[in-house]
Parts: sequence; C-alpha cells; structure tokens
Amino acid sequence: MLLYRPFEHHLNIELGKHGLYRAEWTILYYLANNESATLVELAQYQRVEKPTMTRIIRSLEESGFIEHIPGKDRREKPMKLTALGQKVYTEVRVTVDRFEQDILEGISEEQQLEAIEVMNAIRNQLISKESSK
Amino acid sequence: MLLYRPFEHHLNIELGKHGLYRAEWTILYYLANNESATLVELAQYQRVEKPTMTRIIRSLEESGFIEHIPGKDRREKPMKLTALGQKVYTEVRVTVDRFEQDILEGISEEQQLEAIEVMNAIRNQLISKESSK
DNA sequence: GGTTAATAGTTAGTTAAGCTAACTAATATA
DNA sequence: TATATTAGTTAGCTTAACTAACTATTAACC
Repeated sequence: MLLYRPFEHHLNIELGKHGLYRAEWTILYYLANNESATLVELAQYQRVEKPTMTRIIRSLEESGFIEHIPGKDRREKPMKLTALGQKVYTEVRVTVDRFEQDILEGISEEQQLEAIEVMNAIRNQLISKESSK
Repeated sequence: MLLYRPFEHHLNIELGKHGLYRAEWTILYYLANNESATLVELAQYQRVEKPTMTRIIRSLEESGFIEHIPGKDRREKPMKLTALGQKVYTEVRVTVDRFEQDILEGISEEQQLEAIEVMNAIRNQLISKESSK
C-alpha cells in the first residue's frame, strides 16, 4: 500500500507525457500481448466490473488506439490495437521500461523474481478466496 | 498493480464490516503506533496532499476515533486516538491479521521478509526520485 | 523590531476510476 | 419454444485523490 501510491503517482507522470491514463495503459498492454480480447475478458483480467471497462474502452476507441473486429458471436465485440495503438504502445513501452529499470536499480534479478513470485502467490490466494464465496 | 486491486478489494470488505474506509484505517494504524501526529506528518507518510488528509481526519473525528491535543505551535493541531479509537483499532487489527495470515498461507517467512525488503527498496527509490526534481 | 518567508491547515471545485442497479440484444439450454 | 445466461451499455453514485487559492501563525531577514 505504501508502495502503490508513489508507484502509481510516478507511472501516471510517465503516462501523462503520452496523454494516457493508467487504466488505459493496462489495456494497451494486454492487447499488445494478446492480439484481441473482449470486454468481459479484460474486465476479469483487471478485476473490475464491466461498466468500468466500457468507459475505458470507449476512451481508447475515441483516441483511435483500438478498434472492434467481428467476433463469432454477435453479442461479443472483440477488439484489437490499431496501427496507431501499436505505435503508441511501443513508444510508451520505452519510457515505462526506463522507469522500471530506474526504480529497480540496486535490486538483484534474483530478488526481483522472488518478490514477483510472492506477489503472484498472494494474488492467487486472493482470487481463489473470491470465487469460493 | 494486478496485486493491488484484489488486495484493496478484500481489505475494503474486511474494513467495511467495521464501517471504516481504507484511507481511514491507515491513519488509525499510524496513530496506534505513534501516539500523536500532525496533519502534515500523516500526509507525508501516506504521500497524499494536505486537503486529502483534512477530509480523512475530519471523518475520523466525527466518528469519535481521534481527537486533537494541544501542540507547541498554535498552527499545528496534533491528534491522537481516543479510547474508542483504540478499541476499534484493536478489534479491526484482529480481523486484518487473520486476513493477512490467510493470504500469506504457504509463503515462507523468509520469502515474505525478502519481498517486503524489495518493496521497501523500490519505495525508497521512488521517493528519492520525487525529492530530486 | 517590523516586514517578508514559510508553514499548518482549510475551503472549493475538479477528476480518475471504481461501484451497483437496471437495462437490451443475442445465444444457450431445458 | 420458453427460459436462463451472457456480452455489453446506460445512468447515477462514491472514494479518494488532485490543484488553486485562501487564513492564521511562526520563523527569518535586514
């Protein structure tokens, strides 16, 4: 918690240079690594409700970063990055990478990996608690 | 980030049982461990702006969990937990402890400590970046 | 010692990002 | 075929942050 606030603060500064919000960035990130996704898929991944995702997606669409593609089901509206979205993702990736390298300075790779593992384990505990209720 | 959302979600559920918000809980926590504090001190600790802290404090005051004590400076309005605040803190502490134990199940103490160390190191990097700009 | 700086805290108004409840349209299932 | 489920949207609310501009008090400078 004490970590999250300053982290988000700095990340937002980096993203602000590109006119992006954190919530939008996570979607670009997902689509850059997954080709296409539906709203429900994204909402589950980010652990937010559907209306929250609707708004984020609309904003990305208006910026021209994502577009809808036809899905096998007429209820679904899968989406993917546009060429512009790809371009912006790649650009932002550079500054975010630099930022991450910066804040991880002096921490061994081994320690980083172990910390990530611990956090993943906690996340999984949390998620399994959710579904079992 | 993927960890923070489900974590905050569950913590809020636990705290909600006691009619508390996360932002309020962190202040109770600080005051339970520090006897007294000023608004500025709390704001710096939590990395939020003063008006944000004003609101949280007012709410805690209205709930009767904290009270102001005279400070050496008439600008300052230091505060401390009331007897009720102490009582509530202790009660909530129990459920939060149980919650934390729950989500850390299966992670060795050693790993936990190392992860905390890594997170502290990152936090310090972030904070030092802030002041050097 | 009096004027200027800085500091503690407040007020007013805005914003990002989440939520719930209630809905439509399309598909699956009993 | 009627009912239930799923994908997504709309409307309205809430938490927790922010900035700008303010008052009151103390510290510092010449």
